[in-house]
Amino acid sequence: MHYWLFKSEPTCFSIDDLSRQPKQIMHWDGVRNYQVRNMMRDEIKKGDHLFFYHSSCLPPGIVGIAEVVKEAYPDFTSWDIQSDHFDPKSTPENPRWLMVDIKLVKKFSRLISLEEIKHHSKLKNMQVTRKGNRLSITPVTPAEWKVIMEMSA
DNA sequence: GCCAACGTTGGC
DNA sequence: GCCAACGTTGGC
Repeated sequence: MHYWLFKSEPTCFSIDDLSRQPKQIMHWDGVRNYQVRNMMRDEIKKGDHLFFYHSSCLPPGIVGIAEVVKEAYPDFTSWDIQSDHFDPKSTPENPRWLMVDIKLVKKFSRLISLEEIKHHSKLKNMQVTRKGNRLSITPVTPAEWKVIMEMSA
């Protein structure tokens, strides 16, 4: 099992939005970056766990955990002309973009802020702390997972 | 709103 | 295949 960190802007889709979905499951659509798409295609498996991270808000940070319940399949918003994520080069016959389904596991009782993560000696190297890291999904090591789980308790 | 980082595009 | 221009992300 692998661990990940998924970023979302809470004004767009927050952990509370996830908790209100039927069965608390949502498809993770809108990825339009090849590195992230390939990660979903090749590495993100059913049963993997992820930190749900709120970005572009104050304060940014980890707000809970979710689980992958469906592996990569075509992102149907890519050929929906109404969608903000419409891509004319992607079609149902030849889909260019992928998504996975995630299910809420738990919302943390408090937010673990980026500030806190940056200052923790064991989390300093987490990809999310690095300047210019703009990937919406990044891998998390088991050691990092454990530390954050302890902080959230 | 600013700006750094960096991916993508397109002319050559 | 290079690289400048441009767009997007996301912290601050």
